[in-house]
Amino acid sequence: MACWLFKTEPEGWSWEKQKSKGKAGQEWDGVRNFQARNHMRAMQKGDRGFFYHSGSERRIVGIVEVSAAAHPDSTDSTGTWDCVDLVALADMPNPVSLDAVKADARLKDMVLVNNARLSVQPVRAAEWALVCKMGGYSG
DNA sequence: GCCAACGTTGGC
DNA sequence: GCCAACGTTGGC
Repeated sequence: MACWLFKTEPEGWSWEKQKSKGKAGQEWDGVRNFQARNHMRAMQKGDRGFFYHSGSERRIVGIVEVSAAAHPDSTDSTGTWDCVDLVALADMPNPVSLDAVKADARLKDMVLVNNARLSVQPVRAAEWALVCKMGGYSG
């Protein structure tokens, strides 16, 4: 099972809204970046992801599960863009801030640190485990 | 509100 | 196919 990170501005689409969708989940639509799209194409149903609030919050606030593999983005009419569906799994008990991630040398290679602008990112297994530990998530 | 980093676009 | 110009993102 692969692990990922999904970034969003809470003013646009927040963890609260994501949770309000319940088990029905939500298309992760609107992504218009090839790298991010290709990551979504590589995802499989059942993969896990961190849900990260950018902007003024800058912290990982929740855990999501990929509930549907990549399919055409319903907000795109050109056929170029795909997206997956996400279901909220759990709150991060103690949200993990960007500062905390940057402060830990073991996380220095995280994409979040090195390419903050990429909105859908792969997360290595060791990084996943450590961030979950930092956040008190034992899932 | 500024600016650095990065991706995309378009002219050549 | 290269590269300059531009727009956007996101951290500070």
